[in-house]
Amino acid sequence: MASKDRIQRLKEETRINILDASLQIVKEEGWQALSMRKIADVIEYTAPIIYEYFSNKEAILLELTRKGFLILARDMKAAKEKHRLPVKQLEAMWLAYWNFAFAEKELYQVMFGVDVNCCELCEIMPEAEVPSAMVSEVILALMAPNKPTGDEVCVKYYTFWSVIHGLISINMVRRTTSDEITHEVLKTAISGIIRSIKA
Amino acid sequence: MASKDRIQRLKEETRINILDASLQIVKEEGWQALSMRKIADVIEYTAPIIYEYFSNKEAILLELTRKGFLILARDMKAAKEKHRLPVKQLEAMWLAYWNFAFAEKELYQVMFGVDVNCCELCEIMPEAEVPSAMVSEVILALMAPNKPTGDEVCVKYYTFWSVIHGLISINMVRRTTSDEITHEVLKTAISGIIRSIKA
DNA sequence: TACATTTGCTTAACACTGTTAAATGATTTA
DNA sequence: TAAATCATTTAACAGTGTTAAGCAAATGTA
Repeated sequence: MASKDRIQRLKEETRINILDASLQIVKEEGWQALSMRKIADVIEYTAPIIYEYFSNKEAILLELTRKGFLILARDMKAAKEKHRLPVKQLEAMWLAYWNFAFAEKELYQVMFGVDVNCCELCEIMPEAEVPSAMVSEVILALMAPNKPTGDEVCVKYYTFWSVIHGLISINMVRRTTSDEITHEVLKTAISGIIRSIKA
Repeated sequence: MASKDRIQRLKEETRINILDASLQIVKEEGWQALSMRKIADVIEYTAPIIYEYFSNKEAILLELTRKGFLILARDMKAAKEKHRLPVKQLEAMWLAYWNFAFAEKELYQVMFGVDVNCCELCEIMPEAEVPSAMVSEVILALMAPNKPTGDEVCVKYYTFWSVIHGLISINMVRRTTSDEITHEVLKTAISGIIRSIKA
């Protein structure tokens, strides 16, 4: 019976509706304001039916986290493919990371930090490893002449991530710093780390 | 009447008790678990009396934030005074910052990030500016020969803060990275930025 | 001392939150 | 047509921050 398929499709649709509604609420009112009943209001159901699609609120946030990592990975991949030199690739990828963080501010917040998304994230969500793997690959290519160990690549990766994530965090909670200064920090930081990688 | 004074002292004591109880709960069960009724339980009162000491829950968190900044400022000051060369002072101060973040993990979390402690923090809490002012001062001393503008000092300060705050954030949500790698990142990052300052 | 007033604190309540179980009503199956 | 399944809602529980009302003891006043 084809009606089974139709119902299946409808189910998938409301699943997506739940995620869309959640993101919409968060964009309008912030993470604090997200509640099951509000989501239900937007999708024009009552709260309990949400539990037929997600086991709990956390699962919704987790799904949005996954969505975020997929977009981030796509953006960084596109940025990488625009260049051939590893140096340029690295630059472009981190700029894409930066742009993603502010273009999808709400997703970035749930991906890193809103609440301590506790530790085992990479284990339960392989998508979360894609961006870091992609960057590490380029770093490795750049360091190849030096025959670096895995740990050495890791150090460089974390240095990159730290400075950029730190800069993003600071800019998200403090809107006080001027954009020029921020961009100056971003540019000098990236090129500084790249210099240290090549050395 | 001296009894007035005694009562005043008792009042101050329970105020401190509230803050201590809050921090204790947070240390044992995390920020999510902190509730007014739990605080009341610990101080052996009922929830409503807390509102005679703090206008709301947010105010308690804000007071803990202030406490955090005071400790941080003290630690960084002590670290600075252990050295005379600006380079060594900078190193020591950021190391003190790092150590504070993990020694007072819960305070650090409420100071930066747990929930978006929104923007106007420096305006309503002058203490929050002390550490940054202290560091900027040393950066300025270090750059003095170059006659830097305020913005140039600011760029260096934010670069420092970003990489270290980023590194801390990452280490708080991901306990996966090894301590050796983390410390390697920390050391190379600090000395790298200092090099870029002197250049 | 007797009454009035203030103080310290608690109980009760409101409007929320996430979540689960029971009830309802429509749709499909036999 | 009767039975069974499904989708959905209502009701409820335990928890949250917060406020208002009440009570009982301490204090001030006559």
